[in-house]
Amino acid sequence: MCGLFAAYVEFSIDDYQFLRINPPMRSTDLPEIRRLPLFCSMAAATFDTLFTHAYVQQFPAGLELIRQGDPADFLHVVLEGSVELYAAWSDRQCMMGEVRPFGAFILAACIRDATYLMSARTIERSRVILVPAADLRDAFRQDGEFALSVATELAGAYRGMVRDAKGLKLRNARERVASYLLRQSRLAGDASSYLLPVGKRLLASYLGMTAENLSRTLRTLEEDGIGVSGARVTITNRARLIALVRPDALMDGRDPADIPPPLAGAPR
Amino acid sequence: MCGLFAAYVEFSIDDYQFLRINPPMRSTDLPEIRRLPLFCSMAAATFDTLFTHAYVQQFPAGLELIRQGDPADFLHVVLEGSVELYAAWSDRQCMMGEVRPFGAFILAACIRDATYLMSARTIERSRVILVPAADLRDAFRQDGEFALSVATELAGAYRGMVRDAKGLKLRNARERVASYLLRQSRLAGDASSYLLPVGKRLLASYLGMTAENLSRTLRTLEEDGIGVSGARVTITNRARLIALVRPDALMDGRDPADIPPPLAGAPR
DNA sequence: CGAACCCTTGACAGAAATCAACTAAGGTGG
DNA sequence: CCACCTTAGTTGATTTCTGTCAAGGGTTCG
Repeated sequence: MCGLFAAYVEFSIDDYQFLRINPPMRSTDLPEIRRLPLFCSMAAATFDTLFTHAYVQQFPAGLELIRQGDPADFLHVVLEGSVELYAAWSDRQCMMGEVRPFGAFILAACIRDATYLMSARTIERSRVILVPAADLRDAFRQDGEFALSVATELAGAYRGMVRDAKGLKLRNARERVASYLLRQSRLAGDASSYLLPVGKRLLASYLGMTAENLSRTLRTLEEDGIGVSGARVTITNRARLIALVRPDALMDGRDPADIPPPLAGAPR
Repeated sequence: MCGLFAAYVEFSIDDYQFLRINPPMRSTDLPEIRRLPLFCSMAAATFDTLFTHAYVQQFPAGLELIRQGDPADFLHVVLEGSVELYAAWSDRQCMMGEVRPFGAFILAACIRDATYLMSARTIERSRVILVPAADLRDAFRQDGEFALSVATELAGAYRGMVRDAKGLKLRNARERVASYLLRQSRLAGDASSYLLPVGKRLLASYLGMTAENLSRTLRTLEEDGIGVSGARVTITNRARLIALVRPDALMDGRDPADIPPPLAGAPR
């Protein structure tokens, strides 16, 4: 279903080591982190302890942050930029999800002290919080409010994966493309025109189809209310598109707790 | 991808109401429940409170327990039998998962106080614990150990769904069938012959293909070390099957915490 | 016994992957 | 500035896979 990718990682291990021993934590980072949904409810003492060994890291585009199969060492929370979650097997690979501010990833592996089921790499230059998994589990045991935040985040991740899996099984490729485009419009405030957040090759991989097939599908969707020019998507006939997509809150919606991300878009 | 199902529910709402007001809780139930992984670590007081309004229920085969879109009211834990999780959209439906003793389902919706993303119905006659979602959330806040159990269960459910989604995107239908058959053999203790746990129609739906396609695929798998006669599967050439499947612990494995299910198979 | 139901098989149509070639855009180094 | 390279995206031809429709066999159960 998913073809072979070209090499994506542009930076060597040496670059990575260099970055890690030069953590660009900013003085404004901690207060900002404190307001994130995952950390805003916990006790001040727990927060301070949790972040004694945590640090914020800036990564360039295309860097592999974690590799599937490795033991979970750090919880990652995206502050800026975007991160691709992807899976590989037997010379095939595919995008499994995208994490944007202020989402966490590999939380489940940290909680279970297990190995990663997916790899992650930056799509663009990104700032990420790294919290040691052991400290995370300690904080979880000590702070009930934090435990609730973690469970809520976990439950949200599960439900997101269920939505994706439902889309894969219940809709064909054309319907997945159309529903994705409509969803992105919703995210942009029901805009009739917007820019794709990821490249078409990645998008195809995420939607479980080949890049060629996506390209052709986008062409045929011109008859159903969609215009595409480069990364720009224009909805030319929303009623027609909706009729095709048949949007369903249980597949295309987001949980209320996830929208809006508390303080997400607010300028600091 | 998934065809229309025949009507499956054999019992009316009236039957359901009748069953609910006649809870067949047994005297041996509570001690047994107490040993389940989800409840074995919590404080005795929390356990007692949590189960004042909970009850055990016996359901006949084919009964719809929950319907997607409904608000989460009860956490369900399967004690005996098996339950199918399925999803429906626009006159299509498909099986999303199966829950056997002593797995919980719709935990995520209860934690988030959200609506169900999937429906559930019994595959066979089953006994299920029903715990009010509000009580569950209270217990979660009051008992750190229970919170940890819940988070572990949630994380496990997430990881299971990730494995399924990876299989859907990275493997084609034939590979999914072959890997499923090999996995079932593993579950049966690497048996070279075993019975399918679900009907082929359901299995096809779970694997994201039509029943006709599954039937044909099973035929062609005879060349790769699989023999099927009715519900009986025989592995005629394990080496060849493994070469085809290329098993991967990150897709075909289970988390260590899940095997063996603590006290699962042990006679009481 | 008939009525469902499950499973299978065949024929066919449609969907999607593959292979190959081509264009366009961006970056690099001279 | 340009020649060159890489990469993303597109398009066409072709094969393979998969769903759909139709029909028939076997089983269970009332």
